[in-house]
Amino acid sequence: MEIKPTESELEILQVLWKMGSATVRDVHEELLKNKAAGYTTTLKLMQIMDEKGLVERDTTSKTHIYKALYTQEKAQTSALDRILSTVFEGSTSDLVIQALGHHKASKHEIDAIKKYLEQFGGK
Amino acid sequence: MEIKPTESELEILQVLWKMGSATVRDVHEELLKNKAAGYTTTLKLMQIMDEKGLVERDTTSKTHIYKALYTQEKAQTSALDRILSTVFEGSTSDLVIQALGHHKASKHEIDAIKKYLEQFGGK
DNA sequence: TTGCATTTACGAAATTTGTCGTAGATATTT
DNA sequence: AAATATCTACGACAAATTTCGTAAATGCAA
Repeated sequence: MEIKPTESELEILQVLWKMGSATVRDVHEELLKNKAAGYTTTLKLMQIMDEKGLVERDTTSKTHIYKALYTQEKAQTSALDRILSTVFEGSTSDLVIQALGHHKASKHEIDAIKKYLEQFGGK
Repeated sequence: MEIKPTESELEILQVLWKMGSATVRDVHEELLKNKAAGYTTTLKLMQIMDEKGLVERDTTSKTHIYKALYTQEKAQTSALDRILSTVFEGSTSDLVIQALGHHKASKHEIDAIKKYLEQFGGK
């Protein structure tokens, strides 16, 4: 079963990933930094995310505490899978080279990648 | 101005990228291989894409000929930008390493990447 | 030329996603 | 305790996207 967070849901997940666990209020305040939105909008979205299983919540107190169930790594893998098949024709090397070319990586990042490659690619 | 193809539009673009130029019928037949859809649905989508400037069409004959204006490379850059900021916190190296880890690249692909890295990263 | 098939144009319904208002419950303050 | 504030639940609206039916135009075949 392929669960795919919508754009708004992804914004909320980003906050949860950063904060670990948070209330609707916490998430909402964070979202406000980027764009206007009503409190109940955020609430409703998070309730739906709970139904979908993207998050879980502790409802023992009046103010519920949310945590992400859909992990950042899952989102990364899923996002890569998707763009790999939709715009890169399945070519990982094309993707990697594009990423390195258009988004200048720092020397430090490049070294990290080289190191990674040697470790398992073994010239 | 940020033009972002919808999911359905992206499916159509994929066909156009592959075929170069194509009629609505061509595209539709191709889409049918993956999922059911009505002919006029595809037609309507492609008309909208024309209005948006995602494609252009030659209307001299009765049967119009479509070409993609939104290039595959543009889609690649845009897709990378998006997931980089939404799920990779801007870290290109994380993205690259994830890509190499989860989607086993062939030896050939790995060599291509190594070559690319040396060329501009200079050991 | 008459009829049949294909295509475009266009309006409208259906779906999905995001937005918000209101009501009721629970907590906090005075 | 009363007033005030905060929170959840929920229904309904709005906007964006997708789907399709119908009509008119064009081309092809009998």
